[in-house]
Amino acid sequence: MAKESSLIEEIVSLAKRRGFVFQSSEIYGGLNGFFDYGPLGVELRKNIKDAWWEDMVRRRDDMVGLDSGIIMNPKIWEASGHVDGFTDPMVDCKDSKMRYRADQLFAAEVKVDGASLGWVSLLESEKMEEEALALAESMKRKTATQGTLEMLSLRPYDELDADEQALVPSPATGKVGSLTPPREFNMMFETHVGALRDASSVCYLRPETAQGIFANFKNVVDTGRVKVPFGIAQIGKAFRNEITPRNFIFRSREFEQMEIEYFIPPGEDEWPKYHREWIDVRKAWFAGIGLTNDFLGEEVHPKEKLAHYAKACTDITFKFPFGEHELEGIAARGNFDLSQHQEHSGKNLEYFDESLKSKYLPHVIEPSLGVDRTFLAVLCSAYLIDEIEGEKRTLLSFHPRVAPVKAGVFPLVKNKPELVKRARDLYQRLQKKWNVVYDQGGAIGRRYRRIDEIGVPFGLTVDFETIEGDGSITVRDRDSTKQERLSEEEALAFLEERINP
RNA sequence: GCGGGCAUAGUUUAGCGGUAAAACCCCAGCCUUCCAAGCUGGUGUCCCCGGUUCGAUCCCGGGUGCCCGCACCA
Repeated sequence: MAKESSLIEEIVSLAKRRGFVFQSSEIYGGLNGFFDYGPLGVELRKNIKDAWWEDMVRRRDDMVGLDSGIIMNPKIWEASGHVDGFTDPMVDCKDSKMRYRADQLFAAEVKVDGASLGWVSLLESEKMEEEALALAESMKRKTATQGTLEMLSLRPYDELDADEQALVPSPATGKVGSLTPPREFNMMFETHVGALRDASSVCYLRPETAQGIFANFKNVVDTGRVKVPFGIAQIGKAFRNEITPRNFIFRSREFEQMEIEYFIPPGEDEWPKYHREWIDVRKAWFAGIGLTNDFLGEEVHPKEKLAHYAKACTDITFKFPFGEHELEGIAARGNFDLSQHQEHSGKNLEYFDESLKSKYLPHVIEPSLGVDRTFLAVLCSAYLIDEIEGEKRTLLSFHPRVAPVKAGVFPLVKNKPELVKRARDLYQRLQKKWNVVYDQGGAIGRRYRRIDEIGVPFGLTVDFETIEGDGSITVRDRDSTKQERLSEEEALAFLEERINP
């Protein structure tokens, strides 16, 4: 465990040292749950997003893209259930450290002939009336009170006034005074639109990009020449006021999602095959951008833990140094979202299926993942320490497709102007196609190690053979450190093939 | 939110109630014909705000951030 936690620390430290990820607002002491991406980080993120967009949208016939706003009409979040679902007040027991949802914690005053003996508390359940009665009778016995127990009136904790809440014992310990007042855990960030700040101006920063897709479903169907089954994809920032952001960029309060809503015909025999198909497509994609296969897993949500509208949900997981966690959730959501929006907006969102000659609200498969989590998984997969001739070497073995820098271009030595000139010409040629770096400082080996640490897959070196011999250059492979001589044209084709598979 | 630990250069760490140090990295130059060679030079508000003190990076309080555990994660 200690070893594992130091691994993530090494990765975090490398990420900062080489300009991948910085803590947000660092010069002001930081801001919990927010991160900034540096020069290399922004390239890696862009490459991940581009690879996803390319593979999920452009290279498929059944997908179109969308870019909806971060702030939308707040009614969208009422329809989606986020306004209610995100505001559960929570109660903590200071002694037992248990946390309860205030609306699931019930309490009643125990009275005998009008005199109060105190309160009893318990968690919501079907049998809570009987259990509460048993607790009350036990209390009556313990205090040796004579008389008639009055009817108990169980009420949720959040509906009691503050004086009453102070009398309620913790369900865990039975002691009075250890429960905190209910506290709101509002996961949606609020803001105000317009100059006046009042209740009517409240808007939310989206907690997911998906609802922008549902809200535009009719627009896309009316204008996009799409036929079910088809999908709408979107990449964009989302915001959640997480209670406890943890694990570096794994759970942050501002993050970026890549989401697909894949619309399919209704019917219980339809969704399972599409669901399975998407799990396979997505897993293959992760492996394709260089995630270590052994670190990828699947986790099926048990039925009782599913949200009420979901038919199934399978997570694609990744074994991070701090544990195995969700990378992407692939949910079968039925037609919950479209039917909610149809109801709340009053607009007919039904799709006319020409092959079936009928109208329906399509069901949906939702593959949804975080750019930042993928970024971290790419980083963790790539981070390696090996040994070259007895020397320790740190490298990031990024797949060439996502590598922030594709190639380093070097003159073998810098005090020979012809070598420098030739290398700079090559650099400028490559620069028009890819993000590449030029470096002439120090010994060649040092420059190789330097690009290894930022995950540059190829090093191209101009030497005396290049300017005096056959014109070939040395192409050095990051992972094997093997070199081969290629003509400039061969080298370009070699790179192209590996960077854009 | 709770409990515990931590906070010194870009990184990893040393150190001290009296104007802060090493290694590596980075930048410039010299040298260098393929894997972190060498030489010279350069780069530091000891997380923030208070308090104690003649004097605080060090002691005390509060805050912020990070790590671990618990809880939470529609």
